[in-house]
Amino acid sequence: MSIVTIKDVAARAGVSPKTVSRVINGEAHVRPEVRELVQKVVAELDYRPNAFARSLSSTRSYLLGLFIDDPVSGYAADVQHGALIGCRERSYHLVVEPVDLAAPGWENQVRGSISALRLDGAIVAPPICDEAALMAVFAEAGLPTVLVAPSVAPPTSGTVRMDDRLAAQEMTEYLLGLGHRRIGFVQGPIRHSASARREEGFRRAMEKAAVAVDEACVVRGDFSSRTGMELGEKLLALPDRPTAIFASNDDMALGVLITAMKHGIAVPEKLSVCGFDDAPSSRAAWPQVTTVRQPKAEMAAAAVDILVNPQFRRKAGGEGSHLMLPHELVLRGSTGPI
Amino acid sequence: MSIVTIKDVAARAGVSPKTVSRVINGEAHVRPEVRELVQKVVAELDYRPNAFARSLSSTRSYLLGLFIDDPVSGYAADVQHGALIGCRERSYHLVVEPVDLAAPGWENQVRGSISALRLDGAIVAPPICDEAALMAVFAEAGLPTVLVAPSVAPPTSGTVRMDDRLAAQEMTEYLLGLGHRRIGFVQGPIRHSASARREEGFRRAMEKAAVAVDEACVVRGDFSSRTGMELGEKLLALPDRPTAIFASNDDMALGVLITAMKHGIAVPEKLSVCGFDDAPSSRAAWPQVTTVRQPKAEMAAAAVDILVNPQFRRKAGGEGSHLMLPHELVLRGSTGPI
DNA sequence: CATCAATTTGACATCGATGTCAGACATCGG
DNA sequence: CCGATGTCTGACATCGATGTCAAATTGATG
Repeated sequence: MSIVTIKDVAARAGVSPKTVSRVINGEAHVRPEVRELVQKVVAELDYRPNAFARSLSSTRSYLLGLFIDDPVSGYAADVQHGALIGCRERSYHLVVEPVDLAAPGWENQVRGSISALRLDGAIVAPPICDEAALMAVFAEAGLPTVLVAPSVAPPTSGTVRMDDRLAAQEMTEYLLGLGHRRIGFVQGPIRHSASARREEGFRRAMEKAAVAVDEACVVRGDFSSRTGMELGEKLLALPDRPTAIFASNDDMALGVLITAMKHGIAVPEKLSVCGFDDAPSSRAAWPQVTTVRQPKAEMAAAAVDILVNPQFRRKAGGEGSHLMLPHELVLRGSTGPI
Repeated sequence: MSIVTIKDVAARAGVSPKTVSRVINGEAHVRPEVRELVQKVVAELDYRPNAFARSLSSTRSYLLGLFIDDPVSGYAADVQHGALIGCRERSYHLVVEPVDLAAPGWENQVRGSISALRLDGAIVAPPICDEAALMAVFAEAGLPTVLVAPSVAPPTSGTVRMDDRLAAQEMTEYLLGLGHRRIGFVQGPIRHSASARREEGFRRAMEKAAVAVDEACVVRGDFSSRTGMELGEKLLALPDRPTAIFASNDDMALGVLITAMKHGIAVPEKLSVCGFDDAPSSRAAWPQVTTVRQPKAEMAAAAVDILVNPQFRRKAGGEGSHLMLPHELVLRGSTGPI
């Protein structure tokens, strides 16, 4: 007999399938000795409930959808990893659904996944978690939704995020603490909502320390290492060049670092460089780049926690659950005292 | 009415549910006009078959499992992306299952996914596709399995891969064609099966061109950019230093490139550098690194194709389907004539 | 000990699709 | 015009679990 069903267990234990079902789902109203017996038989037969039958008859699918834009990015990979771990712990499964907002008919694709798989919830990664049209689809389907690191929190979703502003502020304070006063800042792209918050944190720290920000030292990049190199050239060519450069993400920081090397500017002796995200690129060069660890995996795992929480599920759409996870400065070799 | 079922469609079209089922699944024996009518109604009602009901009654689940070791790596992300696209085209869904071979009980985890979700097939990414114990679990479950870029092809699985040896040979020939004779080679870690094949290709090209390989110019790294930098130092300090360095992967090539910059060795004027994989890191620096594009996404998509192919599925385990996908040299700025 | 409430248990319908099989209908040759 | 063959179509059982509800059992109480 290849596949063990609930009937097999029931027969062997001498009870009804329904009782086995009760034991499996941890419901009340089963005598302790019966419960134990059933559990023993379950273990013996290595019985595993058929997820399909289960979700067909009950209202839950034990399936969460992870909706992402660009599944290839390292960011998405970390988020997914966290979600996967969260699901595993709670015996849920994760279905990854790429969403290409540029493709016509993406809305139907999404609707299709939701209704065909009867998803129990959706985790939405940036940047598409800021897409109103997508949120509308979830809301319309009444699907509990949790956004990871969104820029705004729609009323119909839970959110899990980190404090970009505060983290940038702390990083800046760390640089100031090292004695730096002329600090260059490489902004991220405008459409990325985190960019603004990071810059805000930078400025706030400078202001609090009463250090003037030289606007010539603030330049805008697009999160690519390419612009990091270009803007690095620009900043380092300044007559009174900065002693530290804070880039809004790690790729750009890497670009700055490479440029410094190219010009024989010793890091961190002559120049401190730091980034944001703790992306793989922050470890690609030597010295490795000081950065802010964004708890990507933890955020995703927390999103799973929220989604499987019955209290949250009850309020369709699941407003009201908002979590802010702690970040962490990762101090590495690319920063030092002036 | 929120959820449209097959009965609703049947009622509206004035036929039986079974006929609707036939139309949906593209079965024969339906009069053309009936078929058309049903399709019209399906579209009107925006009907989507419930995947659970479908797989409960039929023997198929329309679900494929992607088994990966480290879901965070860029490699895995590309593979997953390809698999996702392949699934989408064929209205399958993908369930990502991380496998931690270090964790006790991983075998039961895997068995659990297979039997609870009634997976239709497994795609296994490197490096765990070379794990005999894992393969044994799939074989035992009779699950059709396709390995992506394995080092060996077990008799019970299909495989999709690229020709590492040939690609490395072509890259070397390209360098030779540019006039390079002293070519450094950075080997990959021994446990990575592709490493040996890449080195083999390098040596074969050198041999064919009757250029002696200076063993002092052949050094072993571990695929990290860190060792790339260290070994770069070593190679560039050689009395008669190489005019070109071929690293077995892009991270190491990036390390070499950074080291060259640090020493003021112009790339590609004084030194050509190339890597392997077309990883993001190959684009992280400037000039961007010449490399070999490994068709990761295409391999995964091909794996899906094989898995959903009925012919393959019939032979349990699915021996006999082996695909070799074409690679591509990506010529960028880091290589040039001597 | 009878009665009633609370607890435990199982019979049966159900979720939404597909597989099986038999019946209805059309076509064709003799 | 008949029977044989082949093409459509639908009734019904089924997949494997859970929800509902009533029956059986237990325990408490007067």
